[in-house]
Amino acid sequence: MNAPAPMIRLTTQRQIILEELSKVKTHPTASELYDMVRKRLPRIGLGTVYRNLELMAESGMILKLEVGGTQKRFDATTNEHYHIRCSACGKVDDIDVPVIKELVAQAANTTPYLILGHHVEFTGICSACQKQQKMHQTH
Amino acid sequence: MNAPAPMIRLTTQRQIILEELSKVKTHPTASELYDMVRKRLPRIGLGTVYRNLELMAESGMILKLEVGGTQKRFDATTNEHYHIRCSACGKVDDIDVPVIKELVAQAANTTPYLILGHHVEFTGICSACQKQQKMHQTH
DNA sequence: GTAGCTTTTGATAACTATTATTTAATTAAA
DNA sequence: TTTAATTAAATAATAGTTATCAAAAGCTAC
Repeated sequence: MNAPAPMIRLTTQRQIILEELSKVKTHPTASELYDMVRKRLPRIGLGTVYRNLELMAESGMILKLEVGGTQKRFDATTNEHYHIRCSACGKVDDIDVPVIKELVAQAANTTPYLILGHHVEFTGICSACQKQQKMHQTH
Repeated sequence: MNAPAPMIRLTTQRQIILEELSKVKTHPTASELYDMVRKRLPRIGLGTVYRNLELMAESGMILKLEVGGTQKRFDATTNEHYHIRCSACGKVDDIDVPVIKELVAQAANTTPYLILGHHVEFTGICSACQKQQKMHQTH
């Protein structure tokens, strides 16, 4: 039904991008990843990082997160899970709340859309930002 | 605890932006809204639309949606509900699935974040895009 | 191996969405 | 009604991402 899975060659750049993304539990933006990768591959271009993240997401190797905020974020873990985003600093973490499989079926009953999936995103303040806020309060 | 609610004057521009946003069930982007408003207020600037959407969101009159996709979207209905976004055209609609209040409590148990809220976003293909896809299949 | 083709890269330019700045117009208030 | 504050429109600036292109790297068939 979909286009035939386009084979993607694992170049040095792609491998290192993938390795660095897999190392972290957070969900870095393209430019955060660029900084991480550059430590091992100083001459890599930002465009290469963007291009390959996009390609790897298309081929299903990684996940492009459709979360709020201004920047796109990427995730090496492709099994379903939910996220929480810090309203203060924008950081995104996994959250260990069980995935609600019934939601999709429920939704299918009330919409003409052909449903493909769902995602739950919590918003909150991360520990680091909570500390900072407390410091600013006690002037 | 928060900053004192900053009074916001209801100028002609603001009123019309609010009216146009209230008219539609979809959740327009700033520039979609700009086009709608311009029919009634041809000399309004795009910046004015952005500025006032931001202000109205801050003052709680409307909702700024933190959904996926590249553009921000706005919603005149401020009571809690979930959304569905078309993967093909990016359109966002309300979806009539009951809000799961327990989710926030559940999440609070498993994360150091101070939880502020949550949102469920479904992805799918809207009716219009489904029709288009069918047309392209029958070559 | 190496000539010829394809893919990918790095550098850079272009683009899209949004925010900031500035000057003028409106509005409220004294 | 002058005076100060708010807001608007026009425009410039910025952030994040995508597109373009020449050069480099990787294959494939001799």
